[in-house]
Amino acid sequence: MGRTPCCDRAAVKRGPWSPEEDDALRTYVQRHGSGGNWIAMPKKAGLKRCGKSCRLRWLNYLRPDIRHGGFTDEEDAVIISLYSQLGSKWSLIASQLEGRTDNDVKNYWNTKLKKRLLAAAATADVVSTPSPPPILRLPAAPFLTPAATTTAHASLLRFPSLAIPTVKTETYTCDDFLAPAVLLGDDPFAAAGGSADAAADGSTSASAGSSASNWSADNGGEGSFLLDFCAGSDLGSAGDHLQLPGGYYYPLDPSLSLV
DNA sequence: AAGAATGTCAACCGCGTAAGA
DNA sequence: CTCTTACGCGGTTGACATTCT
Repeated sequence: MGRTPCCDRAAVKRGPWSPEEDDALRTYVQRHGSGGNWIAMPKKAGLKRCGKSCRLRWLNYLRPDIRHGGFTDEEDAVIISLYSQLGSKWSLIASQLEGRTDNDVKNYWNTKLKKRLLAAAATADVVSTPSPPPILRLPAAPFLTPAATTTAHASLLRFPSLAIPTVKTETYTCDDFLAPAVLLGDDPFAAAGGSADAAADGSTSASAGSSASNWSADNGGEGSFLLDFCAGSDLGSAGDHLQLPGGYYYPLDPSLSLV
């Protein structure tokens, strides 16, 4: 037994909107607003559309303050940074970017930004070790403290105070972390010498145990950091971020944090 | 030039939840 | 308090465009 549909699918038009429909919706909303009831609105506007469809069309396409495409480097950096902290909270991320919709940001991330990061990650060095898993070189994070990152956000975001969620967990992978690259400007990964965030194959993992002191790192040189999850010098940890020489990495999955 | 593969993005689906009856 | 309704969100789909072979 499925969920009751929000409208009679046989009675409503689906698929792409015609210019006439756009006009009807735009005119109605600009004159009357949605009336606080999207379900009833299509009928009032003379549209044979589901209310949900009307709402989506208005919010994602017809709204006058919408901007499509042409994401700037600054916006890229904000999206990357916020995704690293919030995960796929697209509406939240979009709310930080003037004129962007959650759908737009989501599509942009899934079709372009993510691929760009993964492609960059593929160029990252993978160093074999006698005993697997292999050790991945993470890119250098900008030399930013969390405080500096917050300051950076303040200059770019509409609502700068965003809490970084923290949930204790014991196992991490390279994929779980992303540097807060918000201040790099041109190319968020330029400072990584062409490499990008953690590799995406998920093959490298580490058990953090009960203390961040189990984490270790070596400086891989040339703008990269070699994370050695097995042994080595201790890392610093401030609960919500992993401190490496030269930068701070935040959990990519917001459900994770350092213990 | 044509077909296949891949990329892009608008639109849909269904779940979670807030609000009101 | 419970139930119903509508909204908002994130994930997914599918049509169209573009690039590749």
